[in-house]
Amino acid sequence: MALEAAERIIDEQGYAALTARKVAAGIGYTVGTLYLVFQNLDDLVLQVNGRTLDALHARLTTAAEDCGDGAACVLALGHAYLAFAHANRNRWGTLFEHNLPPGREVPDGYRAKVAANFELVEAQLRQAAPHRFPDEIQEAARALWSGVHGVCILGLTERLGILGSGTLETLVESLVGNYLRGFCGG
Amino acid sequence: MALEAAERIIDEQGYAALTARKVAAGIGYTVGTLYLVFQNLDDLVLQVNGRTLDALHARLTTAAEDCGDGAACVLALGHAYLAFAHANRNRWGTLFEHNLPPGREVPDGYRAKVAANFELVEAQLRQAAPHRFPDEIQEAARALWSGVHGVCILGLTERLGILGSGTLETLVESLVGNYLRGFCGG
DNA sequence: ACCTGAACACCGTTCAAGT
DNA sequence: ACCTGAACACCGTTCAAGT
Repeated sequence: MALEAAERIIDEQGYAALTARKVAAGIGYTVGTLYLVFQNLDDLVLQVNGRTLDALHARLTTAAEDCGDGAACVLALGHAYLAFAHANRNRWGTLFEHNLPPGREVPDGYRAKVAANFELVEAQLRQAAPHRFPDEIQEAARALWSGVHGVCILGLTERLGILGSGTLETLVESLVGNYLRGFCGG
Repeated sequence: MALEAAERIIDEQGYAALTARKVAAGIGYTVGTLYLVFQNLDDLVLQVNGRTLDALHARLTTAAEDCGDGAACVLALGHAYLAFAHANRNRWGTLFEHNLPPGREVPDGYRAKVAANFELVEAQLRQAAPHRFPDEIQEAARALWSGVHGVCILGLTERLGILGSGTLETLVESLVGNYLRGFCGG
């Protein structure tokens, strides 16, 4: 499968090194053949990213089991996201390094996968703050997701002047912990 | 100046469209000439990004004047960052879309510019939470900066299913407000 | 029906040669 | 001293031609 060859290249060399010719060589074919299966490279990457989102969803789902009360589960989701990003550095990075060309829209199936991941956070937030209205829950999920994502992206691309990922764990805890203290208490 | 030509291309067409030949044409020279002035394209982009960081620092500095107490100033910084990213969409995006090739290290001057921006947040946090230790201040600055950055990046690349930037403003408020309630109160 | 291989219009980078 | 222009080894994408 071409997608697996692409994932191997991404894992080993990063998204920037992904090339139609390399993918073709990885499955023992010629470049032209790729274009019989995929519209273009963007299409291929979109499918790789879809698989990454599925894998993330699976990891987050197991992280949300047996984690105690709602607040602890939200924190567990944050840690799980960081762990996933760290363990699958390049594949996770591809989710954000790949930009669609100006005209193209994100396909609906892709949107749905993103929404499914969001939903996991919202479900735990409802438990953590049962007195909040649905739109407040949605806003908090977006804020927390963005915040944890920001820690991952700045941390893993070494833009915080932080080395290991141990300190990133404490940053996630700080962010989620203080936010929830404000959100659940307020 | 080649840097200005590069910035014009980035502003108009985005970082992905930046090309050595386009920059050269923009200043009325041939490709080869660029390589007499810059080591390579990465070097050029790094210098563009340095200028962007300077411009951001200037905007954040003015935002931190006349903003009331510390907590209000931290929020003002968050809003200013979002406003800068929104107003200079492509130039800000280049800060993060540009990845150094595997071997290269970020130059010290660049690191210093990043640190200067961080320092602005830490200064306001010290005012907002005078009872906190320096390493707690530093951690909070990193968490908040990452969080606000996450809102910007997910919001401006349309990965939150949010349209205008009005809603992003409220997300920044939610993130900073709730975090500070936890951080200053705790 | 499936795949190739060469072509096209691009890249970043280098460097002899021109003025 | 400064710049050019052609070259090299790559890109993504297309498509006649082969089997």
